[in-house]
Amino acid sequence: MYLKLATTAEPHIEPNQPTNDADCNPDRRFYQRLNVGQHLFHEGDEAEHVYEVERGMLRLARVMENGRRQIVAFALPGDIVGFPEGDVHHTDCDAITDSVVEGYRRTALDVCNPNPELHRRLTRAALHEICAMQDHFMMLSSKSAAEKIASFFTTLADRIGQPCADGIHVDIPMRRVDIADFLGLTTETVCRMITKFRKAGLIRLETAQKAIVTDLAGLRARAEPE
Amino acid sequence: MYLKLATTAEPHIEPNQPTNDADCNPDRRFYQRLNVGQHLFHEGDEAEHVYEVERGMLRLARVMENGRRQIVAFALPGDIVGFPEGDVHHTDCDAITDSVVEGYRRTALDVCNPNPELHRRLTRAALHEICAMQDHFMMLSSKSAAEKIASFFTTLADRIGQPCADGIHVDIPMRRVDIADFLGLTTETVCRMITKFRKAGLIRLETAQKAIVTDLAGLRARAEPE
DNA sequence: CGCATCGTTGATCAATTTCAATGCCGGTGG
DNA sequence: CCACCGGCATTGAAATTGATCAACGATGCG
Repeated sequence: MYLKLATTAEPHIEPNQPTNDADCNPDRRFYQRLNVGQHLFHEGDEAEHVYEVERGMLRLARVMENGRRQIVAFALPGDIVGFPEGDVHHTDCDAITDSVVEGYRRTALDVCNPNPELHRRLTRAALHEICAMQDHFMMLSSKSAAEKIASFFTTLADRIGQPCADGIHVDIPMRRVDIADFLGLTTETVCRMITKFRKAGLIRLETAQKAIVTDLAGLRARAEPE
Repeated sequence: MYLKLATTAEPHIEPNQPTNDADCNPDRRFYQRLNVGQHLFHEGDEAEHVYEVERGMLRLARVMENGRRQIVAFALPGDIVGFPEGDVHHTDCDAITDSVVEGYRRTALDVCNPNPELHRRLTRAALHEICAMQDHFMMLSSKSAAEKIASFFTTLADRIGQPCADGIHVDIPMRRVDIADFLGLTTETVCRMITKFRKAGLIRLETAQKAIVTDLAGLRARAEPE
């Protein structure tokens, strides 16, 4: 399982450990592999790096003292995670599936040198993040449960859907409670909405983690009101 | 009214217009005055500048096609607004009270030169913004109406409260519907919660826009569950 | 095979929205 | 100067959504 995911084509993949400094290429970037459940960083950790997801899926979460939890984002390949506040990570981040991330020294965020191109890319990513989070505000505060689940599925289909015979195959590696904590619902409500869309013929479930979106347009129509 | 707000102490204050390029100081920053209701920028506008609020209060909003609106933030002095996505603003921004902002060329976000200090500050502000928005996720998705309103008031008291004889005087220049759209509630619920806290002796209203927080600790206790 | 965890469904309950009416206040024009 | 008007705030009653509580089913792992 572990080996299946790794490919020899990737340079600098270290088993679960960042490359030590001496081995770094000039930009000091490195690859890191994460198994399911492994943490990339915790809330409060000193932020040494920011990461780009190469493969897999990560979960960014915040927990309140009283235990209430908010999933801030699910990070997919191409996403950048680990933007610090001050010098500290302000979310937990762990792997939902076996994953590979590319790490950049956190200082690449602060200063142009030695790699202005990277600096620029990270800055853009941070701005993009702000915009994406504003979208999620709409999701959280002005959508019904059905709209939230419909949006969630269309987004997933758009980003990681695989066209197949009878629609779009979508892997749902996160658990129902993660979806709930991401959307501001309960697991029960998530289930009920999924069942509802299933009975309405918009999706089909092979297993709880494997769905086929059979009517993407219908799903999209339910993602927005009116 | 207009004149009352302006002070001769501020350099470069232009009446509702950015200074033209020829007049710019080396960093190309300038001051701009906004009257109540005036827009600083609209969603979709080319993002020429980012702004730091000097005085007053701004409202950042997003509107969906169907008319549902999300207040993304209320910006107070010291806050930076106008972070673009790509090269475009992705919120509307207008003044809730007469305000003054300082504008920086948007390129200060992208490149270190000519002012690395400013670039760094803006970058930090963007990262801070990401963190603040994650806090707001918690607010939107896992707090009750009472907790939301209590949090809102304590934040307001902390940021713009004026100690006075019987507590902390807090101006509430935004309308109830703005508060509602910020917190993901309806105006009616906002009113009811305010009334509830009023009857509980935590706050007092001089007018709908002027409150006195008489029991900040009590309010704080209701901002978090348990 | 049995246990633990996760997912699903049903019934009830509570919180918030919705709908409706009234109050309040500032501005405007007679 | 005062009465009216319009927008905003507030309150009440009914309706609805989603949460909670409880049980059961499925799945995977030791």
